[in-house]
Amino acid sequence: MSDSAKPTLLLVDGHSLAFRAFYALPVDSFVNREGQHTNAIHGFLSMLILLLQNEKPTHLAVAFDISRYSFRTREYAEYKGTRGETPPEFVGQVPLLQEALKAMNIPTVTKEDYEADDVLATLAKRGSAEGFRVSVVSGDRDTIQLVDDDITLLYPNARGVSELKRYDRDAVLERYGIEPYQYPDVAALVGESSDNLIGIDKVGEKTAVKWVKQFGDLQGILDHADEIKGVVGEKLREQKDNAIRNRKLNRLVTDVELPLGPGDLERRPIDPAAVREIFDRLQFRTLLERVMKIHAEETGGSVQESNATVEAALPPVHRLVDEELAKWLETATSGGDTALGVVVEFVGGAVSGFGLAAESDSVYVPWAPGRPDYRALEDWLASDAPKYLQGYKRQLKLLTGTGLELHGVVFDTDIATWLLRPGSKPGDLSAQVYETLGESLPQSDPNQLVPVDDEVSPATEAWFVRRVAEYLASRLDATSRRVLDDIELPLVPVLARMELDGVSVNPVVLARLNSSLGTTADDLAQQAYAQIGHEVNLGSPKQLQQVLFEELGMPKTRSTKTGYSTDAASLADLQDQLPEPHPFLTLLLQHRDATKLRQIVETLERGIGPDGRIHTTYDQTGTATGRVSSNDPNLQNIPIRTAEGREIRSAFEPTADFETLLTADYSQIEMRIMAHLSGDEGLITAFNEGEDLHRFVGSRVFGVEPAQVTPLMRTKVKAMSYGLAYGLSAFGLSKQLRIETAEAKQLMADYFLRFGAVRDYLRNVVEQARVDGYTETIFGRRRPFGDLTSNNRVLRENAERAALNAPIQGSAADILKIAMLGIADDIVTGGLKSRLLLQVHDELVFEVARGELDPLTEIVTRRMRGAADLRVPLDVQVGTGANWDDAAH
DNA sequence: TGTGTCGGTTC
DNA sequence: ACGAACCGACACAT
Repeated sequence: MSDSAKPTLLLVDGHSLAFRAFYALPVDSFVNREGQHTNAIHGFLSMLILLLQNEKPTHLAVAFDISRYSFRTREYAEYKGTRGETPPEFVGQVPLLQEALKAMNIPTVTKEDYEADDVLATLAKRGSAEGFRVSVVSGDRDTIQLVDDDITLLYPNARGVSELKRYDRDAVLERYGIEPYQYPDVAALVGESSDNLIGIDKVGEKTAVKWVKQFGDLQGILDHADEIKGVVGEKLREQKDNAIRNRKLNRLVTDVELPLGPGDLERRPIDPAAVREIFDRLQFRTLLERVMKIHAEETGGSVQESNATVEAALPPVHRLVDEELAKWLETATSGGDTALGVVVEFVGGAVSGFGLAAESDSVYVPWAPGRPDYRALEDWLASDAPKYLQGYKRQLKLLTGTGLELHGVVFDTDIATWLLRPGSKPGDLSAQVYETLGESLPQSDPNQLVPVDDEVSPATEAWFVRRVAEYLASRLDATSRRVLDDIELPLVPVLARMELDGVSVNPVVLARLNSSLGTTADDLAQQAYAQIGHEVNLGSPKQLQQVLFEELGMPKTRSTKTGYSTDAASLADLQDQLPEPHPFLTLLLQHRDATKLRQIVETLERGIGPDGRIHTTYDQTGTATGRVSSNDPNLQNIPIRTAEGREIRSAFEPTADFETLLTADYSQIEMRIMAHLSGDEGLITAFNEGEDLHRFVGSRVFGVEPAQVTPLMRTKVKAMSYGLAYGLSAFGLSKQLRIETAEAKQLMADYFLRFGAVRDYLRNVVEQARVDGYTETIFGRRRPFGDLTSNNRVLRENAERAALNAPIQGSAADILKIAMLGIADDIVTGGLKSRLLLQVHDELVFEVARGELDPLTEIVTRRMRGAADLRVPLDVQVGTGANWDDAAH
């Protein structure tokens, strides 16, 4: 029988592959709506699906361990004893995986007192005896011993389970230089740390392989142990018992008694309903499609059924206008109390219709400007009648542009999704429907010739928006709900207004900057080329590495994934190490500065709209802490540090009708929040005395009078203070201040000696978050953390720093948002024409209408100072000027 | 054309 | 190895 005609038996080690998958995939990216981690299941199943497609097994089984204990642990209690606790995120994944396998009709095999590998070994040997071509998939190296002409091992590489290396006899020979059956002899000599099997000292793979080749097997080696010279020979003779024990334990059992034989493992069709159920629960949408596709191919059926169940439940879509519409609105909202889902339909930026949906009824309303028959709808939209939306800000902006009003929005599914899981993006409606309801939003078939007819009606979308909103509302705890109602939803129209208004920039200033920076950059580049004798792309880290570390032979810097770092800090370090500064490095850094600034200028120039203004977009759901972010273009990272950078700020000007720009920012808001939250008497005094904070802190830390605090002392405590909220380490502090780690340590110790409550607070935040699973800001904004209990030190420590930062950064974000709401209110009620243009985390920028400087200043300072009632005052600095730079203080 | 890495800007 | 972001250039895969 030729190989291709043989039946193929695929045998998978469930635990070892699931565990590999667990470490290969990010834990946080795979959490279903019940909070169950699913990364191991996902990794395992996607690997299995690939195997089904590539190996096309006719027979298949997955083996699992029953417990950590087996005859091996009875024989040697320390076996696998180095393995730590199972990571909490892994817990629960194996039973779910087994459930998924069951739905896919894939047999799972276990055996009391044996390990999965023994089961695999038994099935593999029996399979090859019965004429199967066998593939064993395992992450345990011991399974190499099974490889022969009929049995192949598929072994995951370091990158995880997405790629498997195929070990047939030749591959084992090539990799290890020995026959597969000899591998356990080598392993016994070398030891296997993951199994807690200690080998012979000084014997590594090379030595072991040499001996095995020379003497045949372990027994042969031990028989000739006296002939082996040197230290290794001595060690072998001293520790031969280790090797004998290891060899006994690493021999896989090939005659385990099993209820099933290879012949019983024939592949059977999946149970589609059960598969859909469990995959839905796991929220594996893509994997579900792949499994269904394979199923369809194999059974010759179609994939059609996958959407049918959902579509059947959809309510009918009515097309209504005029009195009929008015009547429907009256009934569907029970006279105005019941919230409807609302979706605004746009074609090319213009409103073309509305989808409205109640619990079991949905309506599509076509819309065109200036027609009287939609009055009922327009009135309803402008009324306070409750509405559920998805993407409130975007739709509000478009409606405002059309001259339509929208009020009464009581829910935005984007924002709610984000409040529940601020670490990840909410996704589009389709994603939200899937994640909350586990259903598929009917979608137009991209292969359809006339896709327009097939598009899901805005009415149907509105129906889903409403259902998603109801579901999310039920999941929001009271505190998150308050953040939604009191802060986030009211903020939407404020941000929308800022985006629509935009900010005026002077194109002449930018053009002049662009040109002069361009000349400077070119000039610097030419000088840099002259230093090394040839041209090079100064913007290419790769080419720079070539020049710096090979041509110029400079000492290696911090290594990155693709080589050695060429960032500014590394280059500064290099410069310090060299006997004298290298002109190329200096020129390179200057060139970087110039091109960076020019790049920013060009981005801004590209961002100027036809109205001469830049309209950024604020992302209200883009951060994990509660801040808003700005993009396209980002106006929250316009340079300020250097004089040249500030020139860019000077291009931001008030519009002709306005008098001046006004900036208002909180000074040291994060430190003030820390003072409030920690209750540290020293810090609270510092802020209440109103003296320069860093001078005050410096005087306490260094034990001198405030007047005696030198600039250097001030710099040091300032860096320390700012670093506190970031989980700064002595190492990080030393790096930043370019001082010895020991000095940084001492500085931290001195600091905490005086401000110990701060340290206690920071520790406590992390501990509390470990218990609760989330952190909370002063106003109740929560951020979940899973990794605080991770066994992975890097993950855990990253989470700890993020957790101690979140309440501080998040509370600051809350406070500025609340101030914005108050200011927006007061501007309206005061009838002011001045307007808020920009928000930069702790700063607001306004355009001041003529004659309004005094009332606006009063409003802004009062609202910002009064945004929160803390144990320390909130200090607000205000400045005005003819441009953003001048307005800074 | 899309994606990941690096480097740099802000608060 | 200091928290939160956005973005462009480059390099490389598709």
